[in-house]
Amino acid sequence: MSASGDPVSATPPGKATIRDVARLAGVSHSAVSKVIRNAYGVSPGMRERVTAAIDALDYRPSATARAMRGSGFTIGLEMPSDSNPFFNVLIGGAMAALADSPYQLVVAPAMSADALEFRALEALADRQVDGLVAISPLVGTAWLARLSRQMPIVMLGRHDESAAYDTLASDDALGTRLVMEHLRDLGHRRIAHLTHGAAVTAAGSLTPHAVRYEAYHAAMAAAGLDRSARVIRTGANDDEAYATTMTLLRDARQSGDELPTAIFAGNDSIALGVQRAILDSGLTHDDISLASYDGIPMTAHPAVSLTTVDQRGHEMGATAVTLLLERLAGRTESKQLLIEPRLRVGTSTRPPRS
Amino acid sequence: MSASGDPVSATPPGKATIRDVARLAGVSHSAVSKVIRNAYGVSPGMRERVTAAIDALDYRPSATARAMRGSGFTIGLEMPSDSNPFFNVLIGGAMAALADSPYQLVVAPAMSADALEFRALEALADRQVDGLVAISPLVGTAWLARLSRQMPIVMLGRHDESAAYDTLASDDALGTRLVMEHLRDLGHRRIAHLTHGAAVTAAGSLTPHAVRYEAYHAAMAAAGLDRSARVIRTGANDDEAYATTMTLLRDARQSGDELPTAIFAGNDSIALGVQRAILDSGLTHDDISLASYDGIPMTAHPAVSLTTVDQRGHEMGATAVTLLLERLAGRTESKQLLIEPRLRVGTSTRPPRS
DNA sequence: ATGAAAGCGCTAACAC
DNA sequence: GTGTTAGCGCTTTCAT
Repeated sequence: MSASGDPVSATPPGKATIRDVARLAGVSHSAVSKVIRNAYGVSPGMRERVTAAIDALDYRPSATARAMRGSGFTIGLEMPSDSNPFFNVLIGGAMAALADSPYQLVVAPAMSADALEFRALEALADRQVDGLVAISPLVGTAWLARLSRQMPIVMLGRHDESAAYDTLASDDALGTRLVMEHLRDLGHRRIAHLTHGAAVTAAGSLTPHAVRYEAYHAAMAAAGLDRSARVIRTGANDDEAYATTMTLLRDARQSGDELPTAIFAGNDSIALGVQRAILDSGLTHDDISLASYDGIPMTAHPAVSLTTVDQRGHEMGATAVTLLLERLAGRTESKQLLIEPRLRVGTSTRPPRS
Repeated sequence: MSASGDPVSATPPGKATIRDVARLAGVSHSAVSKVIRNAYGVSPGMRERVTAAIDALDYRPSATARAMRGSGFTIGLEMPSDSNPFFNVLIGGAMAALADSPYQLVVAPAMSADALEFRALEALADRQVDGLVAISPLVGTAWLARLSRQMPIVMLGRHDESAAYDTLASDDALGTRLVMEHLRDLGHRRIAHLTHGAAVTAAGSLTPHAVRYEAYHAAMAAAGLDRSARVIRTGANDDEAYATTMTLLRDARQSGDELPTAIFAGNDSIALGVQRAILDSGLTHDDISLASYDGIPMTAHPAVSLTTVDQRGHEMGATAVTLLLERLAGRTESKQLLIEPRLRVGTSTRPPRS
């Protein structure tokens, strides 16, 4: 009939408090607390009456109140809000790992401006989450170390090492080597690297893009191609990558300069912008090969078919959560994990012309 | 040098409480409370000393504690976690609308199983968010009405009308009419509709997919094509749409039955799966035209170029938040808004063969 | 204008 | 095994 039915059978969260339950069950409110926490010292009889009262009243403990004293069973995930599909993959992995736990995942999207990067992290901390998974390449280690005194933290995509928090990253050096060798094997020599702004790739900053940047140079050097190395900077999303590439192509046309025969893009999001620009310019990957990093689902689309390094985001998200659960269960020494990436070859990389 | 620097200038949330601030400023803690709330009754002198103490201690009020008594300045956004990129667009809009407000957005991804759809909603309610924006087509209106007694709610993509909560949706009937007329004008007669399972399109359920489903039939009827109407069901993501389409194509090949000349997919995510299947089968859009709904960024990629109905997700996300802020500011009558969609024609729709 | 006191819904000692 | 009690860090009357 109309939508006023109740397709999903459940009752909405009520206003009942722990005391209401206690009253109905004829016990003290701390007894109820013990029951909902599965704490030690409750007789089967009491547990039963309390349980009955709980669902008679549709009682749900306030996560807010619990968080103030003990745990609110909440895990916070902070990530850029720039809609890079890779983050969706991460979320999927995190959700999967959390499915059978009592914890709830809440995601705080961060505005991408550098100075604002830590706001979402603070917001999550203010909300007393039990633990934090975060992607904040630019936030300082000292700041994180201090935050980690309040709650366990797992940082994604950082290659730094801290006793205070865990890190989990793709082996970006290896991944980059895989693409670069692939391009070299195809015969490319003028391989450009299109990446983010200098802030993100600063030497020693140990962000994924910084590591890829250095590995790119190392690979060029190893192949004796130092002289052909060329780094092009662009913004954070595919639209900016599109614009940057358009400019690159136009400039080359006007000046007659040689274009690179291959571009290694810092990530898939950038690469999709580059691909759009290449196609919109009437060129194909016979003119310019394109490879990148991440392995988002879209790269496997036959019309896109991007050669990319799959950094296995699903596993990464799941592992991050697992690390956090370990911490929550008592682990105190920090861990640094590296996930081995895999090259996935598509039709966007081909032998160079001539 | 090393990553231990502090590129982002800020101090991590400290452990200081409102009492610490009060002590340092030599005032009562309730005075501090008044200052941080901009409440009435604080002398300039006191405000100044308190403010000084606040940033001397790096004090940040606990959102958790605030939520228990007043407002925690948190807005909850519940959405499916099936990684449909359209939801990223929505988040972007919501973030933009919230940028200059004191509210923080937290997203709770919901597991897609029908019976689990309301879990994320409950989780957010348990966390005492100030208001809720949600995409839960299947949750009953009665359930929502009850939840709305605890906090204001804005439901996205629902065409039902409730005095309890606001609704905001694309004009799905209009959007569907736009695509169907486009296909008809191209000369198509055998137009199939590929959509979700029957639960989501049940008559009168007033979900976006139900409305599109009915508008599809209405359009076919209006064009005198009732006999050619054909609805194909598939799962929630592009992989399932891919598999469904592959089966469709194989069956047609084996049985010799006629394929539709055009497919109207329930959303872009489904459509991308269909497109993959078409291309992987060695067919093109000259064989089967393809149109869909949503207008996610990827559809504009030249190698994809999907004809789709742009439902303006960014505006939708922003408007949803605005509605919520209005509620938070005191509005009590409910509102129902419809956003006018726009057809965006790509190369995936062409005249039929023959 | 300021502060004392009550209490939000819980958890966790600690009594009994 | 069960209940009493004391907070967690705030907001919010209500005296002063």
